Amino acid sequence: MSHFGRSGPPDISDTYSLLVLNITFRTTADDLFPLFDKYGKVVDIFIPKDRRTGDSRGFAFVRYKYADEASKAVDRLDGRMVDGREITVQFAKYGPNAERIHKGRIIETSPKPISTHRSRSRSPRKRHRDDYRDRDYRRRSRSRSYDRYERDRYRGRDRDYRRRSRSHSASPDYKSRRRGRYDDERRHSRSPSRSVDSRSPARHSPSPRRSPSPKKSISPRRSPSPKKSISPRRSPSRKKSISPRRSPSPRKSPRDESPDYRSRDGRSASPRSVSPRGRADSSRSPPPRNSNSDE
DNA sequence: GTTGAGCGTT
Repeated sequence: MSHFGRSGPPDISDTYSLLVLNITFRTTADDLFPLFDKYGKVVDIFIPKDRRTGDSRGFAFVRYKYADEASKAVDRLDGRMVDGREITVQFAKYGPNAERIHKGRIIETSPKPISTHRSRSRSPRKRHRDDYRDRDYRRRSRSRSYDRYERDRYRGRDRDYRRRSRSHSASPDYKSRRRGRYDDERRHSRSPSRSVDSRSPARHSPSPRRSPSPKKSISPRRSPSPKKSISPRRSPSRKKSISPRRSPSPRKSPRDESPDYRSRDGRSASPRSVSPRGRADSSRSPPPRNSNSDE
């Protein structure tokens, strides 16, 4: 009975699924079983695993036989330290018992519903269960499993995923990604400019706006003190190649510079992103004039 | 050796 990962779900006639979050990536069902089984009859424990690596995704589903036991487990195990990690136990949204749960609260067979007066101290980041009723919390769930999975498989094959992407408008969620490690991953596969398609000729010139030598920008009449070095970016009008709003330190890569570095500079805090309104590419993306039909 | 903020399989 220690092995839960058998073929498919067991007899799920009257089971209540609990979602266990924040578990370590190495926590297995066998590790959770004794914990949850203490508070009730655990029917099954399922831990979704990554399709690629096969590792656990960091959450598990525990099926209880009775709702009251499940409720008790939620109340008792939620916020409990497991494997050095504070797990989060709550009722799952989907499952055979989903219809019996009303907004995260059990309607029947529940002597003491998940009252909100759980005096158990837990992490502050813990969100209220009531958030589920709105389902609006998904606004942040841009990718929970298939997103990164599909993207990964595409990455491994080819960049063709962009080609098919034009069939329908680009995914709005794709550009708003701000994950930590994922950001790093996609940055490699993602081109700096999406217009760098085969349609455009070799555009990657050796940086025409690349500022020559800062010393060259010295203006004879501008510098009263020849012994004093002139600030490179202080060039008045001599340098037309450089962009005035460009980063002050062209030698440093934008991603290499630390956030505090910009802060130190002063007013560089303003993001050099596109338009503040969102993605009005009108400034850099002129309307299709004549040719360049995407068909 | 690792991330994380997350709802599921035969």
